[in-house]
Amino acid sequence: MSASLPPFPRPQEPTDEPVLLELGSGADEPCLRADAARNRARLLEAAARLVAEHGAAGVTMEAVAAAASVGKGTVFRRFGDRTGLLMALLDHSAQQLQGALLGGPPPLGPGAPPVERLQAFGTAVLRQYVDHLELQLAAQPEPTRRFSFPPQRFLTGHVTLLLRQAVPGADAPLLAQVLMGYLDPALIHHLTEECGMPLERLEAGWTDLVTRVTRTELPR
Amino acid sequence: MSASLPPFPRPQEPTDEPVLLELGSGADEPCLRADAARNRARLLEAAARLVAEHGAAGVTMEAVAAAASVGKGTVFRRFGDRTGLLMALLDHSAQQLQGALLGGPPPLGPGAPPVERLQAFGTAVLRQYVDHLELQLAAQPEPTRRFSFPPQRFLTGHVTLLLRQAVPGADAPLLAQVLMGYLDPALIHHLTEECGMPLERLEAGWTDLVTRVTRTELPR
DNA sequence: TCACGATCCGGACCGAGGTCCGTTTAAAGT
DNA sequence: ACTTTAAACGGACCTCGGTCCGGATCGTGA
Repeated sequence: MSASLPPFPRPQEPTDEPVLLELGSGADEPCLRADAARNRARLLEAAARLVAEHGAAGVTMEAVAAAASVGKGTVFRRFGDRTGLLMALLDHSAQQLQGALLGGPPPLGPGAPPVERLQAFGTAVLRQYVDHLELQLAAQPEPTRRFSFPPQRFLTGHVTLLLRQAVPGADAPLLAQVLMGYLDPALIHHLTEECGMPLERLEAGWTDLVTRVTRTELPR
Repeated sequence: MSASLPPFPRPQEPTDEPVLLELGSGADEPCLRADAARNRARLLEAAARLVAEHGAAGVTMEAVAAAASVGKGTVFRRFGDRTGLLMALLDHSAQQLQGALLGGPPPLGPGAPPVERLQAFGTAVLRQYVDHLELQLAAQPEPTRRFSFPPQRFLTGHVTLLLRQAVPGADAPLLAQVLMGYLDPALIHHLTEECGMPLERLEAGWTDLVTRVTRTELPR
């Protein structure tokens, strides 16, 4: 196995507890060598251009390498694999969302009651995914790793926390997965593009789902 | 585009309405030529053997072809792509489940109240996926097509129907997607294998989820 | 029985992701 | 400035899914 690189240091510890502090891939960059940093920037720019010109499907690792005047190996060294490269392209907006969740103004950030924060969370994520939908889809890792990727873990952890507050008796981690499942890019794509549902309907669905799930009075 | 073959005649019409009658891929097989049928059987047998010996990852299209003493092209002609082959391996149990849902004894089949049928549905699917989990995972199509594949559409349609009866006021198709999301093989794998949750917890989670979602009294 | 056409077969071929390893180079130490 | 070394580079190479098309085969109608 090649030691690859840091961007997404495979989690390893399979806990379902929130990892609130590691901001996705934002913290411990080992400070690249000058040429490496330059090439990284070049590659991201080239990739973005390719997306704009030929869509996400046109982002071939070789094409990116060529467009950045760089060897193919360099792309893999820097980003690990295709998914890593695509995720890096989305990293900025992901960081922004994480910031808003942790320290932004209510109701997204701290300060509002948990159920309201959940409502806001859903519509925020929904909207972020709907822009960049194609990229978001293409950046999806293989099914097995989907739930282990830092961004996903962060969001799920956040929801878990809010759920614990909102509905103390429930199995929060499990319910969190349910809510996150509604926000799966592939599902959003299916509902909007293939079933033709308007975004408003999805948002209403989220609202309804959250209120149903957070009802505290148990069955009967 | 190669016309490929019937096994999964790409849906084309993006409706969210249930397609209750087409039993997955079971009905309209065009009756293969003798040699084709023989090769199909050989291929399935070979694939099953490879799964047993080397796991799903060992099921290479070339390996299957070789093990069945058949050309590679033949595999693709018959099954369309890797996913198609793997799905064919799971077809039997899928058909069985569909039969039980449509005509089996309650509470899985008709006759029980919808909420009870939903409960039974979840545990049945959960169990079916947990056996064959590796295969189920490997057979997963690329994200974009996941929701369009006949078996998935059938199950989702079934749930939609039950939800319409159980909770008339709600957006049944959307809620159905939520419930089906809980039964995503990748999620099941993550929770059981990586988080170490026992199956009982997942089943309890399903029960809880269904009761929460089907509560009719609206918020306040 | 024979001929003919639709169907099927096989494996060469292609593209893309991912790996390997000999070479180059930034940058820290002397 | 010179040495040293860990890091980065580049592109040949491998694997595997998927396509193509000339040739073999089945089954049908005469």
